[in-house]
Amino acid sequence: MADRPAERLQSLTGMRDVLWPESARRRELVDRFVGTASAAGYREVVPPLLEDLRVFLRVGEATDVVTKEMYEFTDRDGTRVALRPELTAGVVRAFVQHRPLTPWKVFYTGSNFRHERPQKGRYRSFDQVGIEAIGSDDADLDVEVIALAWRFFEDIGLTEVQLLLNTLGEHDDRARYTEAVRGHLGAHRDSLSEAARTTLERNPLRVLDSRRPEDRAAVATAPTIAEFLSPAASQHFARVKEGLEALGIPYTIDERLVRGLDYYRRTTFEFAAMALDAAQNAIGGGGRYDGLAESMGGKPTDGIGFALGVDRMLLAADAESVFEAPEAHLDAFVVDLTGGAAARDITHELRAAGISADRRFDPGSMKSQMKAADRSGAGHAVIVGEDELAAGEVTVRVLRGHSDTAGESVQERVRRQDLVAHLQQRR
RNA sequence: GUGGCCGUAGCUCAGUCCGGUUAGAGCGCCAGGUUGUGGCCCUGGAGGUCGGGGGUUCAAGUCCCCUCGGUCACCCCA
Repeated sequence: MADRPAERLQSLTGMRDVLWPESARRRELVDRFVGTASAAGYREVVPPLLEDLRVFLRVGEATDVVTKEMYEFTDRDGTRVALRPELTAGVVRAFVQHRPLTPWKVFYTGSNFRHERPQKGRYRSFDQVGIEAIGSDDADLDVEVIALAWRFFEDIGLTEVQLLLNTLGEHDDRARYTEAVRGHLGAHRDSLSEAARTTLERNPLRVLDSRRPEDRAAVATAPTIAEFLSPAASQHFARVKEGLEALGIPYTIDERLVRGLDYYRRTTFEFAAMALDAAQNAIGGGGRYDGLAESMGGKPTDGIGFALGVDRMLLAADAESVFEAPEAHLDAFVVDLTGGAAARDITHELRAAGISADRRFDPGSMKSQMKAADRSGAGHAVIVGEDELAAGEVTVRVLRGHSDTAGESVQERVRRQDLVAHLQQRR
């Protein structure tokens, strides 16, 4: 067989690698979210990536997410399973399974999978951060959940975010409203786009947020949810709005806001990044899902939560020129001109003392090592030459951006055994 | 799933319309200038299956077909 170079393998469509420094931004974003959620009493839950297919079917059999976009397959033992397309279903399943004390306030971070055609801000594997609060129908909880997302956007510096708010009413309200919409759109069937006519069959409410121009007229004259709300649902919604106003969180009522998953009841909301001109400008969304726990075999339990898209928040941050990638940083970079043993030992010693340190392998000339030191973002170069080695010393040189005297280089000899203390002091 | 646009060095791109000697630039990388001192500057260098396959031709990065990938929009959604 002739030698032929192996095919260069690459990531799957819609899946990508996140390399530094972008990875550092993501890490920072997720860490900040964990801080925000924890500080409000939410505790982490880590559901599995793979679930019994039925967990997700409960999310809504009429939704594209479930019917067309799921990575599902039959496991070796014949079980029908799926990679999670979102996190709420798994979290509610966990709630039903473990019966924790309520209200169960949890946060999560992790990847989801949807087999869609990728585009800007939409990948087949995408990360979300989110929270769920299960076991209370207090409207103030709706307010807390929304406020927490709002706080988080402020924390990472996003300012051009619009909160879109709506209510879908109680289960029965939603059902009656759905029928009314079906009736109305059915009467205007001829003017609807073909896609809308298909959608109308299985999920009339979804037609309401169609972007197609042909559908606009019929949608504009469609009945609104307001007239179908029960007194209880109206009151709940009023309290949510009142709470948001009290906290100074601006919102826009959007009666067309239906959201893609079938389980939503009462409060629904979405966060739109106004700085993004891309089609995918929703950076997060959520709502109440009273009834979901019941559908998974649990007792009827109210819940509310949101999920925020990590990629889209970062795109929005780019558009607003905020939340930039942190620069590389190290306390010290060890430059060894004596063969490498000193670098090996000093680097190890510094790290053990809690001082961040790196060095160059296959070290090359001093110049090349100094360049590497500069690139590493290190505050100091710890230089070991034959002189220093013989004297039991090292040279500590202050590098760019850490020098007190602008432009002037500063360096001094330090006894080897004083190096750790010296660097700790300079930090 | 449907449609438009695009694949040339690690990155950003020129060259493709009108086929023609060793395929270029900037940035980055490496080395030297500075035999123990980074950044700035100067000089030099390495680095390319021109996405892949097939076809037309004396000759293909350039033309044709297929295919893979990317991107944007629709759909849908974070």
